[in-house]
Amino acid sequence: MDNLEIANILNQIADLMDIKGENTFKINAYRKAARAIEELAENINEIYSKDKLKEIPGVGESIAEDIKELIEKGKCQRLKSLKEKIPAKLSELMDIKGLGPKKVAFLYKKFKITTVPQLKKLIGSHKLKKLFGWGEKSEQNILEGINLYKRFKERFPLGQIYPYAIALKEKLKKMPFVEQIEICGSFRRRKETIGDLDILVTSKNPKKMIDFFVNLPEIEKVNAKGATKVNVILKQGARRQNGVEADLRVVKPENFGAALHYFTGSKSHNIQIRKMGMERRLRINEYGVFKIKNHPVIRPGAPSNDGAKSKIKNLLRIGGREEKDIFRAVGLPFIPPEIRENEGEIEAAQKNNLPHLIKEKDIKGDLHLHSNWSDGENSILEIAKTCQKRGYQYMAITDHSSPLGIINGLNPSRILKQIETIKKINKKLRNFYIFSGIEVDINKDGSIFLPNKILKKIDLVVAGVHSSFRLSKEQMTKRVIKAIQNLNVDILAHPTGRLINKREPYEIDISAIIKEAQRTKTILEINAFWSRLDLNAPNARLAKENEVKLVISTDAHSLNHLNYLTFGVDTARRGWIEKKDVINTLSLNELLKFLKRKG
DNA sequence: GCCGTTTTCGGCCCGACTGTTTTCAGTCG
Repeated sequence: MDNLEIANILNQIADLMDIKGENTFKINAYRKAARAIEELAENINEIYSKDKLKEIPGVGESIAEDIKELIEKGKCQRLKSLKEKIPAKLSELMDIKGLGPKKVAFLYKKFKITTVPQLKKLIGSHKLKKLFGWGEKSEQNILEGINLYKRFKERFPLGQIYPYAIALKEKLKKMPFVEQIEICGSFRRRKETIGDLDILVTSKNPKKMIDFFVNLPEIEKVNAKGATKVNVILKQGARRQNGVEADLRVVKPENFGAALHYFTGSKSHNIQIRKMGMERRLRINEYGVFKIKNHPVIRPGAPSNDGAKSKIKNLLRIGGREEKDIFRAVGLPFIPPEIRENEGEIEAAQKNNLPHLIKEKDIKGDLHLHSNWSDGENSILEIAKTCQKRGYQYMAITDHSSPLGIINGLNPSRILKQIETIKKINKKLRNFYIFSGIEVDINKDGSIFLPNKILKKIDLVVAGVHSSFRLSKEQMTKRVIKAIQNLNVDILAHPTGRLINKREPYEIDISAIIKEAQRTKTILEINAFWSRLDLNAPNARLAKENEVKLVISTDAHSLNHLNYLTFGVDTARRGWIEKKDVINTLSLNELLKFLKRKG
């Protein structure tokens, strides 16, 4: 069982306990552990074999025991006994918007509802609305929830939603009544997938602002509308972004910083910051930082002082206009949004040891590009001119060399021809250099598709897996290790082969690959194409910790794809990557020197 | 169930909105 499977089971346990009506904090403990495991870079089976399960934050005695059972037997007693009391299918009903644990439990107890079709039928009979606490609206809302259920199952890849979100932001910026605006949430943290858009604005007239917003042509449906908050579904965009959900929140200018921090998250980062505030007798919420005055100290461990917290009225506001006010209040420097995941950034900030995250402008060239010699759309010269316009000093043309016919790969004689062509173009260009490169397939047995005598003539060899994805983990790991042991291989492309929302990463022991990359001085790629983002952020961080150099490359097949660099940089930043970790931040001369190091 | 720089018990983030109610529970983020 892998990390995701274990996390899913823990989440299911939490859902079923929720429906059963167990203690909320116990349920949250399971959800917290599930989340921690989902975000682990290391494979949980390895952690288990080292007997270090309890070192995962949020995993204690009981949950470690559950995980152990799951790994050893593929099942666990706790889930089994829950399933005996509550049908497992009920946890799926909770994915329907508007249905939480209490309603699902009620529907099951009263009507034995366990599936979506049964629920639809029940609503059709109008038995629900006659019951105490349910009405016409409840029926309608559940029905709408069912219709949206499938549509919202998947999160949207960042790159798919990005242009759409930016356009909406620019449009809102020009709206009357809008002062400051920012899209917060996972979008601002630049997660690889986005569930919805959290739009934060300041306005002197929130009511008019909201009325204006809900009438925009981009809005398909208004789900909820209040004085300061509105939830809508956006219309399909030109690029298939069907019905993204958006929350718009209006705050006063003096609250902007606090709200920005609050709505950017992540949730567990925020909880941590609030806890630190509480230790300093501060209350931190989306309206600002408040000092608690004239109030008896609540000692942890002292007899509980029921209701004491809710009676706090003497709050003195000490900040919140700017985001840094929040950090300053708890004695921290500003933490960039991309690393606000409660994955050590708060501890690093406390020690004044935050990474100086790489920036897009640090990138001096693109080292994974396809021209019309293979499956790209543009000529080498066109690409070079565009790269030069972007301010780059160099690029590498890395067309395919592959047994796969569809990508029009280069054979040795075309490679030699291309090298000559690049030499000629280089003579024409000023202050710019084109590396002759290749993206060559790693064969099933780990050998390289091209002979070494050809590879030696190429400036930059990028090797990648493009076929036989379904090997066992041992075979795949061995295959890739053998490939990077080849002294002519400079870069390992998209090391896990995943396609976001489409294809899982192939089975591979990524920490073994990272260790071997360190030993053989092979560079690992962060492929910036938004459907790949591979290495992902946790793996990039693991590579950095093992002193492996990285390259951020677009894998562009057209000029427009060069813009995807930004998503690669985002991913690197989420992985705590600094300029010095990335080879295409080097100047041309530095890079030329650097590339001689292997072999 | 987890956690602990007041550490083995007591606390665990918290506010907005909806639908139904007439003071609040449920859901969401």
